[in-house]
Amino acid sequence: MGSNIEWLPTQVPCGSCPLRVRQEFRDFTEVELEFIKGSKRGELHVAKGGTILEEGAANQHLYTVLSGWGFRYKTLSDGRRQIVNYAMPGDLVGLQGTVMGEMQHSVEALSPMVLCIFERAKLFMLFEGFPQLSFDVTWIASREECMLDENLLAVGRRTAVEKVAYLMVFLLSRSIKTGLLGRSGVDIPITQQHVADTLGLSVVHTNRTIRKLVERKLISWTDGGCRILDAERLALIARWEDPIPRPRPFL
Amino acid sequence: MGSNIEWLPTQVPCGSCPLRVRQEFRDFTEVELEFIKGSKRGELHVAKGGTILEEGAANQHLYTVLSGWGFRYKTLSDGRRQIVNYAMPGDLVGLQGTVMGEMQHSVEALSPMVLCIFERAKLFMLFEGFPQLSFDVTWIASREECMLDENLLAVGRRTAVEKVAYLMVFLLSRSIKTGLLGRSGVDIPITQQHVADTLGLSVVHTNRTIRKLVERKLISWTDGGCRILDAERLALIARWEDPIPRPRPFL
DNA sequence: CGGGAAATTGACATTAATCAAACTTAGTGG
DNA sequence: CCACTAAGTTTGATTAATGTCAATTTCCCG
Repeated sequence: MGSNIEWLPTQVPCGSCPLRVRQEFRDFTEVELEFIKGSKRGELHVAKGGTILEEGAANQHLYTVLSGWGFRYKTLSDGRRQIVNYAMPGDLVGLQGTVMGEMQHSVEALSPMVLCIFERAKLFMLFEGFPQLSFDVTWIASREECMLDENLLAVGRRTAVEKVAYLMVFLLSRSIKTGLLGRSGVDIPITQQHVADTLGLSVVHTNRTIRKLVERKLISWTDGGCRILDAERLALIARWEDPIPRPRPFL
Repeated sequence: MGSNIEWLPTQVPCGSCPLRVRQEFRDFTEVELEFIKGSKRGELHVAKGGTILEEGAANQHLYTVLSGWGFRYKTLSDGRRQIVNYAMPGDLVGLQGTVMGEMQHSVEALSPMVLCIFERAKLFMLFEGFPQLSFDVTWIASREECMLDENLLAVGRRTAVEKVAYLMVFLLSRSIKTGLLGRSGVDIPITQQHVADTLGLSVVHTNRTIRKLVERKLISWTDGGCRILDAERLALIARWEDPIPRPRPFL
């Protein structure tokens, strides 16, 4: 088997970035685009299961997810693992390293991923020359914080069934917002172990809980991935407070 | 009883801010200082138990903690509460509101607090004119994210004893970094209910767990507050990975 | 066809939640 | 100054939720 992660020269130029075409992202000005272009150092292609960042390591780069799913996690010294969040197209990966010196968490690919590589050193230049972009970075960090608050509430205060229901709605919501929803839904590329490690449960109990939701036809669990069948009822079970975003219309 | 929260005109001018004298904060330039001064709208004095921000509300302001302790929390519709983090002197409060429109969490005072009030509308001006300050804001958001990751790991994957030990070391560490440590330690102004709501435990079980640590002389729990007696052993129990910061020397 | 990762199941152990009550302390008003 | 109250802590008894262990099964992939 070859390397499961490799650094390639830019193949998707920023000028025609598939993400920026989407409604959910704001338009860049010419200068901003130039700057971003100039900071891009290439692309990282990572196979499913590949490690993008590792806890404890220092890393010179900052990444943006172009495609694929990943997850961010921490571990205790005896191996217990906690997934703290997921990374989807458009997400920024590695910002914390800028602040903390070395990474406090690892990032792994759930499916084949492509990430844009940026020089971390350019970040301060971005703050000096591009107020709007700087604000965007803060915006992104703040949004991440908000998701972590939600996850903390789920892990700390919801029951097992509520937790699983919550995670499903959470991932569906994010998929919709990111424009990943096909006409037949999304395939969420996670295993039950991931669910367990996200929610602070054991795999066995996670399995039994998932089974219940499958029996009630709220989700389906097919070979290495799952699908949401009834988001509304799941949201009710999870006591999800926000409206589930509507999928944007396709042309 | 009078109002437990009131807005007063500036009494602590930014020029002689007691926080900026401390080693742990970087120096501002003259212009930066002027800008900050110009953005300050007054001070918020909050009694113990007072609510500074409320989930679901929109708020025009951004705050900086000048003194006192507070906590940030979310609730489920049936009242279950999860404390997501604590706020201590120097912390920024309310940044999320800028991004999300309305607050996704509440903030309450654990002890009498004083906060500086800033106009949120000025934030974008800050990004336009003060790259270093903008970077600082991002730095702060990123640090918060890092703490949330840690808390999530604790709530999701540690046992009850480990959890309590973790929280104690976490709060001690932050106290030390914030320069709150007197020569006899810190009095942490929380109740066992707060501990429970931070760690995702019931009060009863929290009490039993705390009792064990008290018996082992690792902490002491006195009327409405607690003290850390043996940080090293607590850190070991919690599998705390980082060195506990040394208290800075006093003159 | 064989190997391995993921999912599933049953039996059992353990942790933590719940319920209910008593106790302690600080603060309040008479 | 003292009874009274409320908030916080503590305890015991019981129940429910979740974890652990150990197989077994399923299914993908080479």
